[in-house]
Amino acid sequence: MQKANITDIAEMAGLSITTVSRVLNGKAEQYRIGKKSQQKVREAAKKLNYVPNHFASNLRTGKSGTIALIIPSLNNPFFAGIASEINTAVRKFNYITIISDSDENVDTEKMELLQLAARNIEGLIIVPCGDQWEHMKEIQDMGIPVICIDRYFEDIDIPFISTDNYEGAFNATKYLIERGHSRITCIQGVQGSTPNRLRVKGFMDAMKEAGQENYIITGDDFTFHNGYLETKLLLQLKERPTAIFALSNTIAMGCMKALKEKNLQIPKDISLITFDDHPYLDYLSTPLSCVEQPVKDISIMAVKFLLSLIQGKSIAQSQVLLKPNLIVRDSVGAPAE
Amino acid sequence: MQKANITDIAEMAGLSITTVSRVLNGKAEQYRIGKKSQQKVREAAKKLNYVPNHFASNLRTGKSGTIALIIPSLNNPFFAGIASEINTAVRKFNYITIISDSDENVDTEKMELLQLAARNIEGLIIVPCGDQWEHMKEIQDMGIPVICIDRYFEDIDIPFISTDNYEGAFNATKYLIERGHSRITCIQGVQGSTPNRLRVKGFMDAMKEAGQENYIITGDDFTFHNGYLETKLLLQLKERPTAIFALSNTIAMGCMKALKEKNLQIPKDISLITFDDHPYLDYLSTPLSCVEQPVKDISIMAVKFLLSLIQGKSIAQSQVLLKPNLIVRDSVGAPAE
DNA sequence: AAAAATAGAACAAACGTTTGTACAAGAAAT
DNA sequence: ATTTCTTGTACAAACGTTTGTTCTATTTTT
Repeated sequence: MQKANITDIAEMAGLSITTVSRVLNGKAEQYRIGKKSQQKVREAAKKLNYVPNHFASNLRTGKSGTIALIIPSLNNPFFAGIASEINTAVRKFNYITIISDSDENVDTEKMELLQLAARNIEGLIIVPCGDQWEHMKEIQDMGIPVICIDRYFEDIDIPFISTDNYEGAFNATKYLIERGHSRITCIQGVQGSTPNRLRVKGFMDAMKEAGQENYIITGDDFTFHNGYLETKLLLQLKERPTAIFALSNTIAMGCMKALKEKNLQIPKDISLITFDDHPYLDYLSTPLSCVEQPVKDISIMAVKFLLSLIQGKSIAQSQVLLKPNLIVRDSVGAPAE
Repeated sequence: MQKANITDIAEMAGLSITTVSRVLNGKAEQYRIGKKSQQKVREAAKKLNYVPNHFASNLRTGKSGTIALIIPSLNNPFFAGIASEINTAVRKFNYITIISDSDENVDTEKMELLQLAARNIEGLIIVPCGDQWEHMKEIQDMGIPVICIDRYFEDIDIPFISTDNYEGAFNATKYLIERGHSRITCIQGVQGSTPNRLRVKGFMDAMKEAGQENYIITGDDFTFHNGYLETKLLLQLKERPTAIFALSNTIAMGCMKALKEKNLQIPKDISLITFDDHPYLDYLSTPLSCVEQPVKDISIMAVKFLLSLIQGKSIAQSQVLLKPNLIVRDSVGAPAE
């Protein structure tokens, strides 16, 4: 049984393809198609197992019913979570998502964007992986709405939804200080990225507010490897930090590996707190305290936002920061001395 | 700057759209297009920033350059890993992947398949979430190649690539037995699914071979919740098992939660081994031993396989089982008595 | 010098929709 | 008995490609 098309239905129903199309698109009333005709069309469609050809309709209408999501890595549970949420949210609007991972590589990101553009995506949600935004601006200038989530750019008019990274970092740092820590090291991610800058700023401000100048900021990537290496280096210092603030869960995992190799216990020997939550964190040797980002809210807002833009509505507020949530587990203790 | 089309290029180059199309599709030689003409076309295309309209070409050719991947849940790191691998593998062939998660729900799975069919996917890679296969057979009968990975069906002629679940379970069980365990409980997943059946069989055979009849098989779902509940129940028994074999990483996490709530230590109080590996497993309170599935190999094979089928090549062997790998960490010890 | 072969490029149909507009037939108004 | 509405439906163009076929020069052969 070959795929039936609108013409087959028209023949079976004894009507024109115009009529069929209008009935199937819910424009029957608008074009005053008779009840019996509607009935005939629907029956024929069912009988023929009709599935509309998206390509044809998209070619005609210019609407693809597709949005793209680019994230740095599906293997990172934090982004996988975002992808999952967005996927389901988008589907509710009868759109479909094409997910791409840029592998934390700006060039890959650019290439993928080009490929996606060729597929007539109607909108783009992206967690940019670098500090470049020109290619995203280009897409936007083509009339395709773009929304950044998680990571974003401050001075460009690309809408974004993210966590209030400053507040998250500030609170986490304050929490460390309140538990008595003063020698705290912050292992950061990509320095050019806004979230990283804000997290670092939150960290520094909290330290300064407490009159602590005894801090180190190091690292340069949101990766396992960066966390591992920097921690290794830290542990060489004659005066080790008593606490580490990792600016992502990947970094934190790297830390943990390095700590484990040195047989250091958390929080007995050293305290650790991180950005990003994940179910697994609760089952680690020491359940990890963290700054939880409102992933679900971000995802849902982003989708609603994007679809509004696609429908040509302008949105009231195009730059949104949602409050993070400090989850206290067992990885922060009193400073070891 | 509006999107340029083939006609714009033709005008700029002073040639017909036919010629332009042929040059751009690499059919210049075949149709003996002159070198200068080719040059002109290419220059114009570059100058106009031409991006071909996939819809139009797909409408014409019937080829969408798209394959679909349906997995039970993106939130499960095991499947996220598969998705990531497949995504990148597919991209190398200039195809694109639409990822859907069925949320472990057969009805969702069916609905998504329908939606995807309407998008003219050229092939489907699926980790089926239930024990129904009719909808997949339908797709296949429409001439769209289908490949099951991880989970599959034995008696249907849908090609599959998976782990040798029997061997994996057999070896893991044998490993437990060798460490001295005899009272072992296996917490299984969806009973109707082939991998589950084979894992259970591997478990039972290993037990029988060792002359152990003192085992329990329980559970009915590859979920966190199932693992949690079943473990809770197990711990009520007057004669607790000394080891648990969880048939998925989600189940294992549920186990761990239940064990933790009872303040039981792994492996001191009870041993645990599981199917599926994940980086996090190495950082748990007790690094978890597991049966690692060759995710990358499965993914790459599936993609190559699928693309062969799409190109109309028949494939030599359509049912492949790859060897699993037992990763020994610290979660299995001598039985507590 | 005429015929044949070759190289190079264009015509036009087709893919399956959507949609502005036109048309036909009956009902209502004159 | 005409004209004017209304109701219901169909025509045909358009979306941007691809591709089988045809056409026109130019070159080669006879």
